Amino acid sequence: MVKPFDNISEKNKYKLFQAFHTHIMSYNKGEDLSKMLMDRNSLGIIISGYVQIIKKNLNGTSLIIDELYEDDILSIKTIYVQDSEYEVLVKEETKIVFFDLEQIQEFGENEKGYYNQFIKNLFLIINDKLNEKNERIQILTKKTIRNRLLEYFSIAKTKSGSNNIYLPFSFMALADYLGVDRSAMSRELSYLKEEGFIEIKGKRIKLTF
Amino acid sequence: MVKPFDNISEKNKYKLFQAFHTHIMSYNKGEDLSKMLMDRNSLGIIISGYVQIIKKNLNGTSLIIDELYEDDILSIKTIYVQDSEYEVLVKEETKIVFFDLEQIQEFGENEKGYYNQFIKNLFLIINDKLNEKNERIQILTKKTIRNRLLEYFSIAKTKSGSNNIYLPFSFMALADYLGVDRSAMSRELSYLKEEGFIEIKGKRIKLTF
DNA sequence: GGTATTATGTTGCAGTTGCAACAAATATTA
DNA sequence: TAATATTTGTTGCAACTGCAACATAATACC
Repeated sequence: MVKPFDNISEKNKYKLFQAFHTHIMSYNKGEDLSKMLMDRNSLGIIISGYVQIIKKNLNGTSLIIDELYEDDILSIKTIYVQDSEYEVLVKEETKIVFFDLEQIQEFGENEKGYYNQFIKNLFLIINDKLNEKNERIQILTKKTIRNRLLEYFSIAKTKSGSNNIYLPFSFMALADYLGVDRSAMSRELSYLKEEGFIEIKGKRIKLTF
Repeated sequence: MVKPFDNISEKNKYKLFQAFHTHIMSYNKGEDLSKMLMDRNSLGIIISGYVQIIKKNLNGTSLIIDELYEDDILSIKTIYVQDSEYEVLVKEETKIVFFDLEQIQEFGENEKGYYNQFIKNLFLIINDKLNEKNERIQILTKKTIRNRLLEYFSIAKTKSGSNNIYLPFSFMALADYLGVDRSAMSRELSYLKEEGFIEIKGKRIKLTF
């Protein structure tokens, strides 16, 4: 498996740190980094230490989703599902170096600025794709059709910043996206309408919760 | 939404094409690109045309998952689930430029080779993450616990190249990964054992199918 | 406008699953 | 090693969901 500094000498590694104006941060055992990571918009690489990604279940139990060590990448917005159910727990004192990928533009020769721009664009695009995947996983791990719908709705609500959301595809496609049977989803939507949670007009859905 | 050539002039865009030793390919209406894309290991960007990603369901129906136009990225290994259920259908004559990201290393000044190496490493890592996400989505969209298990097993089988697979985590964690109730999964595993599909010894599972 | 096609809504029913509660096995710790 | 905690296995049951079949609505096509 590839690691971030593969084939890069120690000396050049520190040149990279400088070029990207990185920040190195230390965290103590027991700290929860999830909130900090949600706010940052940069790529964190663990230099030393040990961190666990923990999912907290409803019934109070919790489960270790992933364990991160030196050279692992840490970026809550891209790699893990963005959710308060997740905790990023420092198990041993951990140092993390944060790269601001905006700095890519500043790097390299001026006459090749377009190259850096291209790389930066690609990172942004791939980052968006990762976010989309995480959102879908977030939805697909809900156990009932109702909960998948509600999760889908709240994500859409957050994105649009409004209680009125517009389906970007057909209800057939929505059922497929949610990984459920279309007719069963249709039934569940009827219940949600009856119970006053939503109003549907064509592809326009009004959330009343 | 960011596009690959944002903030890059036409002139520099073609310089990029040269620097990366890109290939431009044309495809005709009606062609299915899925097999071609599975084989390639490069990043394709649509220059012109129109392509649909279609999922073929068991009952013969099919569903448009995504529609791609100019400046959209096309790389079956990273962006879409790697599965024969998917078809990449050319709807109008389409030109695609393929970037071999290996060429990143060759680019830029020699004394900054470490920079290019770093960028390349990051791309590889993010690409792996995307693949992991796609695999999980592939599993989570199966509708029964049995089918999720079997999907998980066959992916593991393909990866290890063996019928003997070793669970990298607990059965609790597996249930969580598959998005199902642990006890219900345990029940389903018992049935699979009874029916002779698998043998389990600790975290070691032998597939007999 | 009329017709064919596709999408959406509805419902019965059987099969699957989540949940809860508990037993047994395994791992961890003192 | 004993004691404790955690994981795994089992089962009844109620709830949920997929499936099929069909009615209705919306859309596309000629």
